[in-house]
Amino acid sequence: MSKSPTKSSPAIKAQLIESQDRFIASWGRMGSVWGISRTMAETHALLYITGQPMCTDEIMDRLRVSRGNVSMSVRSLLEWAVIEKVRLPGDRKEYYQAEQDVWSMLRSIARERIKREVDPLLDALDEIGELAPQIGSQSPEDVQDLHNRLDEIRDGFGLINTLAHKFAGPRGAGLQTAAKLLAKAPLGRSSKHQSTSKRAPRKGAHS
Amino acid sequence: MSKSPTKSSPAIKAQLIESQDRFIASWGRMGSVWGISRTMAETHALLYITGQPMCTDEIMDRLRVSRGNVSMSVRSLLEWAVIEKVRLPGDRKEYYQAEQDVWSMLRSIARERIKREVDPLLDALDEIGELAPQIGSQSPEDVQDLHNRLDEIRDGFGLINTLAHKFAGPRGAGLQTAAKLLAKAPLGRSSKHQSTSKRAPRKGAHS
DNA sequence: TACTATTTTCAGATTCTTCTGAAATCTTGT
DNA sequence: ACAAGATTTCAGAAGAATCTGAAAATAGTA
Repeated sequence: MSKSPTKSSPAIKAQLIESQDRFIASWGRMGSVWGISRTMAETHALLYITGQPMCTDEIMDRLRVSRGNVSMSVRSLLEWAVIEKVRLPGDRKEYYQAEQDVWSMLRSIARERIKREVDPLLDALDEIGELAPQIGSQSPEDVQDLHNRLDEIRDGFGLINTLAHKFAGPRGAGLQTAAKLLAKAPLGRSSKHQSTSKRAPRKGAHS
Repeated sequence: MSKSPTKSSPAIKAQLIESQDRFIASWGRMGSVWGISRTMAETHALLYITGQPMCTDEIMDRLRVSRGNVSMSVRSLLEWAVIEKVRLPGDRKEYYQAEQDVWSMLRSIARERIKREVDPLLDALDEIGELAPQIGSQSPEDVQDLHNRLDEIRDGFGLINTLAHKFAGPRGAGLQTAAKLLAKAPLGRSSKHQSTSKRAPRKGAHS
């Protein structure tokens, strides 16, 4: 009787947890960069990387944060739709579980970020365009310039926004495919991080 | 002696400045959301929307911020390559001028954001993958799961990263074109903000 | 219903970021 | 080289975001 594929030695288990913690820390750091709270990102990372449904107390213990903080974070993650509630029979607690499909997760993240980073700007630009001195046949140059610049920005972000919605929208499996195509197309060269995984073939092929 | 296209009445001028200020405020708000300082974003907005080269004191006066703040902001904007230094003959001051091509500007922004938001994560993921317990023929399930999840995330961000580099890279005029094509492709529907409008149904004509 | 486990809320404490202002440094013209 | 003008730097002040903890609200069970 030797190691079975389902039982870890304590040493391996420790390494596993160490790896998870590193992932959680990295994702948390990115969270701050993305303008979401560290705990929110860490909570998501924890649920994603373990794959386990967890309750408030488990999250508190693992991340060493307060109950209130977990409550807030979990609520936001539910809004973002990157985790969901799960009920375990015979237990009164709520459990939370992360979306396990990465592309679905990335789409949710994209959707929320667009909502916060692009939509308000587009609204503002529209409003400014309306309030600005309107262009007549002989408007002063600087008024024309203003409108041109506003329009260019709006068109730029409008295009980005349209694209992003295609990617993030409900029927938005699109870009996952489109991206793969584009990524191969010879538009330019990037230096680092080109690889689509060096690690050996995945196990269960997702459909 | 009626209005010439090059001279603004005081009333128009006031409206113009009001519009610029609104744009500056909006761009500044977005700045905070994007994780750059409000002043940095506002400085950029001011230089872009006026199109004028401006010196430190002019920026200070217009935005009501300190000299040190402007100095820092301008330095970052130069690093991001969205503004450049200009020398006016017969003046000792440095003047700063915004990149006026919107797509070039958007590429610069994208480049910097990738650098801060994606690259560090990919590096971390690589490192974690190496440090984690390696997979043998009969590794415990949870170790396999860890690697699978790490790999999926890395592949997702790797693809995004490759795409983004194509867009943002030096030869990256690419996506501007590709985006337009994709935007038309029937991958899905987006709701609002679809327009690539040229200025037109701006005022009266609702609906 | 009453009782208890669980979650939510939010005022205040803490921590992190950005900004100011003045001294130090650097630049340009004579 | 010097002086006047311009820019950078950075310690501390001001401000913003995040977190805690305990009280209030809610949901589950019997």
